[in-house]
Amino acid sequence: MGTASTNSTKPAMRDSLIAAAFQLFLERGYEQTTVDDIVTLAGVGRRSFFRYFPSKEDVVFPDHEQCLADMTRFLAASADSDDPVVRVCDAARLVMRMYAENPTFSVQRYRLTREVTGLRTYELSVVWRYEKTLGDYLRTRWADRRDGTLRANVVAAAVVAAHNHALRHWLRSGGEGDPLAEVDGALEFVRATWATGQVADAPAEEAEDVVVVITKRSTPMWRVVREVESSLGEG
Amino acid sequence: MGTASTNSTKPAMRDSLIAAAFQLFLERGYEQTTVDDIVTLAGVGRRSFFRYFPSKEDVVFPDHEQCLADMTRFLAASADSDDPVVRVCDAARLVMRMYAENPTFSVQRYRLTREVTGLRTYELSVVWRYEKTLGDYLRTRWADRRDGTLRANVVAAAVVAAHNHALRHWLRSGGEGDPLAEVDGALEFVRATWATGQVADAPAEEAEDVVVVITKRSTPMWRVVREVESSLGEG
DNA sequence: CCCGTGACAGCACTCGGTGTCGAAAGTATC
DNA sequence: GATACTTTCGACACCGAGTGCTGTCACGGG
Repeated sequence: MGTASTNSTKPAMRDSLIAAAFQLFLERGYEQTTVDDIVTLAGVGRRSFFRYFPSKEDVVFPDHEQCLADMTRFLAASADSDDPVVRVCDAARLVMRMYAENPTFSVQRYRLTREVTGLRTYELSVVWRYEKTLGDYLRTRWADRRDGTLRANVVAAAVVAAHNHALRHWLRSGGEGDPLAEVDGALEFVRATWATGQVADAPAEEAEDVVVVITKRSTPMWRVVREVESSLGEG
Repeated sequence: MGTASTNSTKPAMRDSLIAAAFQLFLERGYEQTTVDDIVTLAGVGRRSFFRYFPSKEDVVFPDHEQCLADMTRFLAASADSDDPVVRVCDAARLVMRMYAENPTFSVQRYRLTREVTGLRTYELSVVWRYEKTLGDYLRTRWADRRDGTLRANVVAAAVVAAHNHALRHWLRSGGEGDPLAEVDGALEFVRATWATGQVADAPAEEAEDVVVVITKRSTPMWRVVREVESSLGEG
């Protein structure tokens, strides 16, 4: 048997580097902390830091690589019967779930990325990879569709924006409340405008007023929407 | 009087640095070119490079700072009667116009940013500033609206995505065709789904078939759109 | 017991970026 | 036209991130 930590001995140094790094980042700031400071506090050699993290910024986002792989696998496991928009919304929920697993850690990291320009830029590149993954999936699903790639890019961007909207709101609140519920509300906004397929959750149809729209075929769709919305009292 | 170049003497060094940098970037690649190589070719001191460009990456995007300022001024000069979505679409056109001014330069830069990770990350941060500018504008315009900030973030992301879709397509083609027309088509896709206000350019209304839609008030808007679209033969 | 393999520390080096100082060139004032 | 002030540039020194290399130690199989 030996110690039960035999399997977790390998990432032990990685975890201690993350702990040492965040301890120093929070007490002196990111740019005021050198890699030498981190490895000295962790009691390891400088070269070992770059063995586990390709750059100093990577230690701030230690789990995004895994999450990106999870999202890729999730999308690859899709069925053709799935609504693509619903699918990418569910994929975005995976990211929110990762943030929600460690609220205090996520909030601390959020404070850092808000202040340090280099970290914000790095986070942007991570977000871009998520968006690209979603866009690639939608592109293949809409390969036959006219303007399929344009639609894929726009919807992927919209999903990411909605997700980030809910995420930042939750992080700004200090990790209070249910982030999954917030992202659901934001993604519903996207799904309501872009989903093309079957309704997943049709509420009980209660009889109500009827709206009649009469328009020419040449009228642009957005104009129809505007008329209906205003007639419904949408503000 | 003196020489007529009195006013253009100041950015002379800046331009020569850009020229020297791109010459070396194109013949040996970005990462294989050091700042010392650039200043040696330009015949100036090393310190002067960082006087004109805060980082090595900035020399690749010499005009984005100006374009961002133009966009900010353009949005600040908006009238309340303008449709916000139409306004941000026009703002996005400003960026495309900047790219279209120097097609060969834009294409060369595109090739670089595709290959070099660091440049792509830098470009992401630039795009993020554009998106933030658009989002800030929409946020103030929709301050009273329910879900105004969410809508602002999503629409800003959609506009940027549509713009980049047209831009990349034009750049991949080597700068052939009319990029302004391409971005108009892509932005029309966004405007059609998000614009809320008056029509800016109503084409001559030719009598055509009439579509009649009857629906309940409780029916979600996207379902109405789907029905109308399919009845119009949208694939 | 020996040898191969892999993880680690230490060192040296490159390169991007900054602070500082001194020289030179331009400009205003007398 | 000479002097004092200001701006601009070049040169040097320095810091920190990131990489390549070497030696060493531990482990595991022959």
